[in-house]
Amino acid sequence: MAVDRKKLILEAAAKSFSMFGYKATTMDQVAKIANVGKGTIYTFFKNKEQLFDEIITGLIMEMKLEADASFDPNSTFMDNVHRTIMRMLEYRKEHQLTIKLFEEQKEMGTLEVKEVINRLENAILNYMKGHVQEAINKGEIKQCDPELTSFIIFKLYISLIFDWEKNHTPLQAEEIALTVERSLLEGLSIR
Amino acid sequence: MAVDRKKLILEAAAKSFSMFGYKATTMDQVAKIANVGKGTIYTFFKNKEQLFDEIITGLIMEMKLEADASFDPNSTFMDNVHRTIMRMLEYRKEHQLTIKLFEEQKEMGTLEVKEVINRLENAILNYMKGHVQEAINKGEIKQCDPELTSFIIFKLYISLIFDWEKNHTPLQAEEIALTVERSLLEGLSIR
DNA sequence: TACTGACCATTTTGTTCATATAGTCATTTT
DNA sequence: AAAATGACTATATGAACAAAATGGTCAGTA
Repeated sequence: MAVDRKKLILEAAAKSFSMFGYKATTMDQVAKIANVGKGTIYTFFKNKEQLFDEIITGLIMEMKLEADASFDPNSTFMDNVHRTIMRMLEYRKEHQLTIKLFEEQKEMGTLEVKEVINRLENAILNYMKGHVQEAINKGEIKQCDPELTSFIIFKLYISLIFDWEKNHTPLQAEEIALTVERSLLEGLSIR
Repeated sequence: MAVDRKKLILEAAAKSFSMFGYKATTMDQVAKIANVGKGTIYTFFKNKEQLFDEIITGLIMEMKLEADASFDPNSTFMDNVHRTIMRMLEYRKEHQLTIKLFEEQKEMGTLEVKEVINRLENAILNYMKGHVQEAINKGEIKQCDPELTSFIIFKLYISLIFDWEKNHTPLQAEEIALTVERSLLEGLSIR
């Protein structure tokens, strides 16, 4: 084959979604950037949403690789959680696509974007679940429901990073680590 | 005095806000229900928002009384937190005004309603802060920042009650209590 | 056979205009 | 004189309609 048209389309769409978001990206636009007839897009993708989904699938895979890369087998469970979540946050800030998507969710509430962000969140939770289970097996943390525990850890981080600063001065990465360590890992009770 | 016009207006407004929400309540409406000329409202309240604010102030005071009433000096700190948060949830479900308000926030995103809900949340956090400080003083929980700790406890409850059920079967009150106890109070580390 | 872009049915956006509403203030009531 | 009122005004809202844009199709082309 001369050119991989599917790849061209995926790249064009990723570019356009990154620049304009989901709603403001038109299929004509994508076709033009990809140097492809509009109809061609529909030979590879059922519709706009599926095209979007495939791009997000790629994004999730890439983030998984990043997460795996930031894992340090010599660190404690909580250190790994902290480092990886902070890495994911960095990733989000470095990539135009994620920036644009969270913007669009916030100010337009586009349904498809909401769904995609939900998918991303579930991917993270699922990934964490595996590591929580591992930590339990290794005896690093006590017996607990891995799904519920991942959920709690994740929500705690989100709250500390994004919600706390709505009414207070933002917490530094180290303050966050310390707070999670003291409240969630050690617990509030007196030992 | 023959009639307390300010009280009449407050009652009328509370009724209308409860029935129709903030946006859909008109000042003409309030004047009519209160049997008062519209201009009279503006002799007691600077504008619609301030009228709304005064009603919310009353709501917060009432909730505070409910919270105080549910406090049991013989119970543990966490038991009191749990019982009181659950009581506040009940209160929210029993009062048309709070129901309507959260509805309006969700489906219309009215700015004034957002602000008011934020005020309510801050009142709760502030109230909790006092009790956290007390628990520290009594040696019930370990030394920690009362503001940050209240925030964490509150957010954890909100997550477990409202967010968990977006993708899972809702947790029962007792499961929530147990989860908070095990994760936040005791901590995830092995003792 | 793979690809294309003119075409169509729907949605979205822009515009106009009548209605509704928050807030004012001259007048009336007490 | 003080308190209360409701007609009045400037602005905001939204209904109704028209125009433009857009997702998706399919007959035709290379």
